[in-house]
Amino acid sequence: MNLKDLSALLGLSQTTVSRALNGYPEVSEATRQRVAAAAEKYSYRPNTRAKSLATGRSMAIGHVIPISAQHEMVNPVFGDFIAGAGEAYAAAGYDMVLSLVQDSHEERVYRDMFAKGNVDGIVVHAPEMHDPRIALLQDIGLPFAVHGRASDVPTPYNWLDVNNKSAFQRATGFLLDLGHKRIGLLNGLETMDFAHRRRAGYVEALQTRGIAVDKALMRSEEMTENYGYQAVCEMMKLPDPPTAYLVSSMIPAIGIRRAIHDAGLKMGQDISVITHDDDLSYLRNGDDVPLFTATRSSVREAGRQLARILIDQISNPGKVPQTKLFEAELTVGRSTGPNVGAR
Amino acid sequence: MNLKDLSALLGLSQTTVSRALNGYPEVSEATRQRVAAAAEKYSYRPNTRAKSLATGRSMAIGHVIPISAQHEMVNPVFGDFIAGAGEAYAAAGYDMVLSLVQDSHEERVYRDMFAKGNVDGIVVHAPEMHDPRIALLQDIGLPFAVHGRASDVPTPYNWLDVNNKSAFQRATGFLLDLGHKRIGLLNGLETMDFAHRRRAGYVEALQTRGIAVDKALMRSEEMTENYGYQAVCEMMKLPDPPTAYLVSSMIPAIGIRRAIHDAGLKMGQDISVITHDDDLSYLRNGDDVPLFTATRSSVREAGRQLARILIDQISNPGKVPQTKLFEAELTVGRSTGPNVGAR
DNA sequence: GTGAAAGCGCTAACAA
DNA sequence: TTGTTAGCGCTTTCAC
Repeated sequence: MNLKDLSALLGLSQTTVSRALNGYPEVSEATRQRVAAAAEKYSYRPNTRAKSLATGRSMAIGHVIPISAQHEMVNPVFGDFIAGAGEAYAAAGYDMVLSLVQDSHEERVYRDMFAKGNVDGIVVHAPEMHDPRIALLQDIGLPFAVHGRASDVPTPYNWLDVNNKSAFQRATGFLLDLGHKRIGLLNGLETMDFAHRRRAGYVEALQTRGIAVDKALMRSEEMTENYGYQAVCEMMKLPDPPTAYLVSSMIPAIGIRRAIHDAGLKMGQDISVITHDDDLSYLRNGDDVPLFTATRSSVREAGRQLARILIDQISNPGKVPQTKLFEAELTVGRSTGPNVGAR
Repeated sequence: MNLKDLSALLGLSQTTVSRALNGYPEVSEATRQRVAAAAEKYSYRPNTRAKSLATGRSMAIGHVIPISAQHEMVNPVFGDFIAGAGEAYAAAGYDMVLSLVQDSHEERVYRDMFAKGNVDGIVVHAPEMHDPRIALLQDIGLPFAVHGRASDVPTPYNWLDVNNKSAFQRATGFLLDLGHKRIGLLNGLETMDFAHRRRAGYVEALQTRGIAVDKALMRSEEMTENYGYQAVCEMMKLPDPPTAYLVSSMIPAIGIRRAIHDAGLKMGQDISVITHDDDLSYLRNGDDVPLFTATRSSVREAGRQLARILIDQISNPGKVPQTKLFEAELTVGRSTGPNVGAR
C-alpha cells in the first residue's frame, strides 16, 4: 500500500492525501478524517526512502562506535547509552544507524555518511582530548553531538558529559579522609578525554592535601580485565604498596578482586577499593566502597538527553550548541572499619 | 556531487556512469577507467536513498533489540554480537539499523520496518520457545535470521545458536564428578529458549546419574544482579543447601559472590560455583570454575556468521534456510581441592 | 480546499 | 558500447 494506491482508493489526489497525513493546514477537517481512517485501516506506512529522497532529510541518526583496535571489544556502556538514545529517536520518528569502526578517526566514515545521505546527524562517541572528528564534522556541516567532551577543541559544539574530574576528586578525597596516603590509580587511556579528566581530579585531590603524587601508583591503559589484574599485582610488589585503589570504570572489577585475593589480602579489610559497578544497592550493607560515576540507568538517561539535543540541533540549524554536565553520584558503602587498610 | 554532475563533468550519460560504477559488463574498459578516476577524484558517493528507491533494496539490516521491561536494561552480549554483525555488514555494503523495543513481540515494529521499506532483512534477538515473530516475518515475507532458536516453532528458518543444553549438561556433570549432589541452578526466564535448553541440560545430567531433581534448587528469573544475590541467599537457608551452584549467563557474577560471602563461605573452597565471565584466562590458575558458554570473541564471531547467513538469504531468496550450532566451550579452572564443598 | 506536474538521485528497460 | 526515457514513492510548488 503506497500513496498512489491509497489516494486512488479515496478518490483523492496524492497531494491531498499527503497533506492530510502530514498535518498541513489547507486540508479540510472532513477530508483529513477520511484519509486518516483509510490510512489506519490499510495500515499505510509511507516509504522512508522515497520520503527522504523528496525531503532531503533521512530521518536517521548515525552512531559511530569505536572498537578497541587491540582487543576488539565494545565498551558495555554503549548498550545502555544507545538504549536511551533509541528511545528519544523512536519518539521523534528517527531511525538509528550504527557503524562500528576500528579506528574512530577514519575520516572517510564520517564523510561517506554525509555524502551518501543516510543520516541527518551523528553522535560522536569516546572523544579524545583533541579529537579531529569535531573539526571534520563542523567542516562538512553535518550536525553532531558528542558523548563526552574534547577538552582541547576550542570551538563550541554540542556535548553531554559526566563530571569525571569532580567524581575522581571526591573519591580520592574520600580515601584520603580514611587516612590513606598511597592510593593507586587505575585509569583508562589518558588520550581519552574522560580518563584525562579523571586523572586531573585524582591529582588535584592529592595536591590539595599536600600528598606527593607518585607516578608508580598511576597506570593508564586500555580497560581490560587483565590490565586491572596485572596493574594491581605489580603495585602490590612495590616496596611501599598502595593501601587503596581507585579504579576507573569500566575496568572490569573482577581482575582487581583477583589480584587482591592473590596477594592474600581481603578487600575492604586489608585494603580499600573504590570501583564502579551497577545495581549494587545491597552493597551498602557490604564492605565495598562503590563509586557510581554513572549507573546503568543514568547512562541511559544520558543517551536520551544527548539524542534530544541532537534532534533539536537538526531541527534548528542556527541554534547555539548545547552542553550538559552530569554530576556523578558517589555512593559510599559501609566499610568494615572506618580506616580500612590505611597505615 | 551527484550522478548528474559527475556525468556532465565526464561528458557521458548518467546511465553509462552508473553502469561503469556498478560493474556492468557492457561499458568499455577505457570509459570505466575514466569514470572510476573521476569518481575517486571528486569523491562521489551515490545517494543511498535514491539508489534504494530505484532498486527497491535498502541495503540495510534491522536489529530489533528487546529491552527488559521491568529493568530497562540491555543485555551486554548484544554489544559484541552487534560488533560482529556490523563487520559483516560493512564488508557487504549494508547498513545496520537498530530498534530497541520494550516488548519485542510488538508486531507493529516488524510490520512497519517492512512497510516503510528501510530494511532488507531482520535479525531476531532473544527468541522465546514459541516465538510468534518467526511466523510473522515469514508471513510478511521479510527475510530474517534468529540469534538463538525457537524450539517450538516447526517451520524451517535461519538460526545460529550455542549448544546451551550440552553446555549445561557438561557443566552439571563436572560438578557431579566433584561429588556434589545438591546443585543450585540459577537460570534466566525459562520462557526464553536458551534458558529452557540450559535447564534441560541440567536436568538430564542429574537424571542420568540418578540424582533427584529438587525444585527448591532451581530458580528462573530475569537475570539481574539482585536476583542472583537473593536466590543464593535463600537457597543457603534451606535445611539442606546446595554445595554447588550453576549460574546461567549473563546473571552478573558479583551478586553470587556477595551472597556466598554473606553466608560466610569462600568460593572454590566451601562451595563450588560455575559461572560465566569474559577474558578470564588467568582464572585458570585461580580457584573458580568458569563456564564459557560464549566468550566475548565467540559472540562476536557469531554475529559475523549470522549476518552472513542473512545477507546470503537476501541475495538468494529461494535458498533453504541455514542453521549453525556452536558447541560451547567449557573451560575448567584449578579448584582449591578436587572435591570442593561436596558432602 | 484540491489537484496537476515537476523533481529528489538513482537504476533499468529499451533504443540506437 | 552508449544514450534516452520512464519510473521508484514521495513532497512541493503552482495553478485552479
